[in-house]
Amino acid sequence: MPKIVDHDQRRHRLAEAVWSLTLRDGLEGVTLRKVAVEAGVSMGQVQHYYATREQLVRDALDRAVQALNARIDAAIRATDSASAETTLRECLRALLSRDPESLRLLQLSVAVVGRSISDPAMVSVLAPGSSELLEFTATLIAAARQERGTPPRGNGLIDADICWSLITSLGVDVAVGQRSPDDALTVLDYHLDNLLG
Amino acid sequence: MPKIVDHDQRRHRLAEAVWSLTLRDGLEGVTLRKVAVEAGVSMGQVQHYYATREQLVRDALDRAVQALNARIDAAIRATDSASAETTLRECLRALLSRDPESLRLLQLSVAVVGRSISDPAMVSVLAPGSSELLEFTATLIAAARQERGTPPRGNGLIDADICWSLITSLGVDVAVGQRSPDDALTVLDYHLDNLLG
DNA sequence: ATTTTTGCAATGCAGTTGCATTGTAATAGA
DNA sequence: TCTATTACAATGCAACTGCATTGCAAAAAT
Repeated sequence: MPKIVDHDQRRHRLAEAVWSLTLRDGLEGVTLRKVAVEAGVSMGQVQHYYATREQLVRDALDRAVQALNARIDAAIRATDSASAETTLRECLRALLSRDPESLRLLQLSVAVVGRSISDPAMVSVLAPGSSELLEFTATLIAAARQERGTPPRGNGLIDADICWSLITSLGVDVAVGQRSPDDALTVLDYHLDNLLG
Repeated sequence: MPKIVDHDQRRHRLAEAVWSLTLRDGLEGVTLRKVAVEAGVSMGQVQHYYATREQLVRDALDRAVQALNARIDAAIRATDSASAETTLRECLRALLSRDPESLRLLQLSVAVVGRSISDPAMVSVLAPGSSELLEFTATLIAAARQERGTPPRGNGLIDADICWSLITSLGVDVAVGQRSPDDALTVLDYHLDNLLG
């Protein structure tokens, strides 16, 4: 069997093109022809890897959210041996990274949220409600409070929920340019200081 | 001069049609012809009131955000004589109203956010960053803490900022159907109880 | 009663869209 | 070497798009 190419690499290139077009022209500005030009390939190649435009867009946005989640996981693993409080801070800060690529992914995730109001299938792409992450965060919060000598309080899962909801909202503000990353970090630190006593 | 009609009423009808189409088909599914059909008017009438499709969509989304803000204001005014804590709770709860029309407006606002990542002009439509509202909320928080006999603490403006960021995030979750209104209210109440001591 | 301005309605049109179809170069297996 | 399969490339097409244009009925102003 002939001419074996790396399918995943091709799809990734196309997804990158979709990302750029989405950020520049919006999701409705993503057309097969523009994607082909942006990726520097023929339109035939786009069709070869995706049967329909909808599948193309969905896979591209899916990859964006996955990539952002991977960055959060990486942030967690990067502070593996540190204190619980450091790990907690860093993994929440991951969403507010000043790295331009993270900002891109964050903006794309916002686009996914916007689309999900009319396309329920898009909701499944979003993973912030994953209960494992919430439980892990709750564990971190409890450990960090213990490190500070603060007694346990209330419902740790809700505390974790609030943390992620807060940085999600701050992340959206940063993504649309309505809040500076520095300001967002200030708000996050303020909240964590209160939370950890 | 002849045949005077209520321009604002006509535009409102068209905006309603844009809303329905946006929630059903997404922003990219809003076409002049579909808006005309949905509103039960001719395409000529749509063109008569809006020079371009872009102006039509922008005005419709603008009206949605304005309507949602009006509901928040109404919630504040409705509890005018109540305690600060009640006013605070109710005005934050306004975003999470179980009223279907509020949910519609909330979903449309989410669509605006999604669009604003590729259309910076859309950001101006969003008003959550209005400093007056933040200051007012900070005042409410301080008053509510005093009612409870809790001493002042930290930065009231940031506390207010966190409150609005939190309900914004909860509101998005509710809008996309990833969280029930009841769950969102539970989280909000938990946060307020911690905040007010 | 006539005119003139307003508020549409209807149609036309060029451009763009997603997708189907067809053709073809390259290469792995026989 | 032959062949079958993969990976595209090129083109075609019907449907739809936003917008321009034109026509026309109703009513306020004269």
